[in-house]
This record gives sequence, structure tokens and C-alpha cells, in this order.
Amino acid sequence: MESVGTLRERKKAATRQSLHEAALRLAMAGGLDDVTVEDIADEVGVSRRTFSNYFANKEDAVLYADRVRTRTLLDLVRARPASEKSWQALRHSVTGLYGVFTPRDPVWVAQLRLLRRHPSLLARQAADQIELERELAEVLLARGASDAELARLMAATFLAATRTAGALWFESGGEQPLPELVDRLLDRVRFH
Amino acid sequence: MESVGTLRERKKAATRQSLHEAALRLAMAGGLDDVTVEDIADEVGVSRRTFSNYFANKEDAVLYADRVRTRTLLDLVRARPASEKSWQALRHSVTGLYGVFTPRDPVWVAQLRLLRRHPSLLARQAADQIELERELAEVLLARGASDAELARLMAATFLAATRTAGALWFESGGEQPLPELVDRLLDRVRFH
DNA sequence: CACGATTCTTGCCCATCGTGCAAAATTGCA
DNA sequence: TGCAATTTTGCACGATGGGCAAGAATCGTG
Repeated sequence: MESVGTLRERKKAATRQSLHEAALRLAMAGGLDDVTVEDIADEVGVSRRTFSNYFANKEDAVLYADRVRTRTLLDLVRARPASEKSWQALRHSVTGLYGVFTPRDPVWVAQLRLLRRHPSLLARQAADQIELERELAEVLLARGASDAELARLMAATFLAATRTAGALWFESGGEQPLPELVDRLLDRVRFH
Repeated sequence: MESVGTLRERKKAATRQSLHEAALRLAMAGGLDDVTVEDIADEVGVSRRTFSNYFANKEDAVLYADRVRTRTLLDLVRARPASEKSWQALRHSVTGLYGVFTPRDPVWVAQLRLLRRHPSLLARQAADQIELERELAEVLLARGASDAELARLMAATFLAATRTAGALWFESGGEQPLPELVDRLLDRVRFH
């Protein structure tokens, strides 16, 4: 199971992943505030300075998987048939996302709980989303959305809706399947 | 023009406002990164430690007016006649908001430019919005929204749309009036 | 394989930050 | 006016992010 890329690249990827996992693990265990950057670096066997070469701060490290998932979403949208309307493409893509990353993964659940509770994580996550919003709008436009304004509005609304679904799902203790919740919320919004 | 409250309260409010204005002014002038908390405190004639008694960090200080505006929005929504549907109440409230805070205020424009550019401000602003989202949903529900899920979805969508309108308005260099843009975007969204 | 060129890691340093704490200053109230 | 409550300030401390340069690891090529 040799991954692609040169040894250097693979090592960097491994280190980044390790740092992310360590950050997540430690934050889940003791609470984000009680974890220092140094703790995370030590856990991985790397210097504090090296941590900074990979992530700007612990929040970024914790949310790394989120950003990866984000990239995947963009790819999924790009891969949808051009005949599909924008909103439909988004709905199908997010369904595909939940296929790739099993929503029942306990780590993911725990992370979500953490996110809901910690303001500084919420802030970073929201900032990431705003950046994503732009890219998503571009993709929609390239796919043939009627106008730039609508593309931006749809991207923003889509992300707001999925985020809300996540919030509701977490608050409800995960009783109803997340994919259904997401789908239902997205279905309640219309554009014209 | 004696404001309400005891002298202490008025002084605190004045200090807070001064710190906010100083933070905004300095950040607009030299860029947020080149402004230290100490700079802001000095500008107001107060100690660094006192700054911390009012704001957690410079971003919070810069965005203080935003949070005030946010409060106003909540009040406006609460004040709408109960007969109005949720979405209409939101649309009318935001119109009222732009009546209170003149959208052509150059300070507000400059702040918006700043916000669009600076990641750490985006992050804080987004975090504030998420908190607002919750309260807004509560208000909608209290006003008679059909269900909690819809209330949350509407609150999130509404904020996403207004934020998008602001972004588009800024990017277009403010050529079309912001209120119109907001109204048009909000009009393009429907729920059921 | 060898070796120069890249790229990554580390340690050191420093300005800044957020905050607990206690003393000093200011304001409220009787 | 004088005591109580609140606010401001200085001090100290651990933590942070990032510039810089030396050392280590990896790469590509001959």
C-alpha cells in the first residue's frame, strides 16, 4: 500500500496527519484549553517549532480533517454532470460526502461535540467556510449557474444549511441520521 | 444630552466606545497586524491591562460596533408585528437596520473593506454570527415559526444571505445600494 | 554510489498576548 | 464626609507565532 509521491512528500503528509490526530486526541481528552502546542508536538515526537511549520495554531491542527473533507466536497461538485442544476448538484455531492466519510465514525462525532462547545474552534471553522464559499461559488459558476450573484448566494446558503444540519444533529444527540437531516433541510430551501 | 445610567456606567461605556474607535482607526490606518493592543490602549490613554478588561483582543474591539448592530437587529425582529411571517419579519428588520445605521457611513465602509481582507477578523465575525444565529432562531420561534428546525434554517440562511450581500457590495466597489442588494438576495430565497 | 542542491527540522530569540492577583484610584451612597 | 463597591493599573508568568541560521534528511544526477 505504497502511497503516491516522493518519500519527502509522504513523510510530510504523515507528520501533518499525526499532528492532526494528536491535536484531536489530546483536545478531546483534556479539553482544548488544557492542551499546548508543545504537548501536541511532544506527542508526535517533533519540536514545537516544527508544529508551526505545519499548522498556524492548535485550532487549525484540530480542524485539518475538516478542511480535507471540504476539498473533497469541491471535487464532488466538480464531478457532477453538467446537466444538473446547481442546487441539485450540491445536494447530491453532500450525499456523496457522507458516503466517503462515514457519519457514524465516533471520532467525527466527538470532534463535532468539541466543535459545538469551543468558541475558538467555531471561529476557525467558520472562517474556513467563508473561504470555501468563494471557491464553491466559482465552481457553480463554471458549471453554468445563471449568474454570479446567485452562485454566491447558493454557496453561502448551502454551507449555512449543512452547518445547521450538523448543529441540529449534534444537539439532538444524533437520534436521526445526519444525511437525512441534511437532505431535508436542503430540500426546504428554494431559489428563483 | 445626559445619557442614562450612573456616572460609572457612562464612563465605562465611553471608554469602551473609545477603545473600539481607536482600534478601528489604527487598524484602518496601518493594517490590523501592525497594531498592538498597547497601541490602542495608549491612543485612549489607558493601560494595556485595562484594554483587557473591556475586550478579549483587538479583533473584538474592532468588531464591537458589529455586535451592537447585531443586538439592534434582534430588537427590530422582536418588534415586528406577530402577524408577519418569519422571513418577512427578517426582511423588514434588516431594512430598518440600514435606516438606523446609514450604509454610506465611510467608517462602516472602511471597516467592511478591512473585514473582507483580514482572516482573523473574518474568524471572529463568523463566530459572532454563529452565536447570533442561535438567538435569532429563538426569537423566530417565539414569534411563531412553524418549527424549531425551520427557525434555525431561516436564521442561518438569513445571515448567510445578508453577509453575502455585504461581500458582493464591497467587491463591486459599492456601486449599487447595499439595501437593494440585500433585499434582492433575500427575495431570491424561499422556504417551504 | 557519490555528491551537490533542495527541502525539512530544530533551537534560539523576541515581541506580543491573555490573565490572575493585589494595591491604588475612583465613584456610589448613606 | 467617610465607608463600600467598583474600576484601573502594574507586575508576573506561561504560551504563542514567527524570523533566522545551522544542521539533518532527501533528492536528482552524473
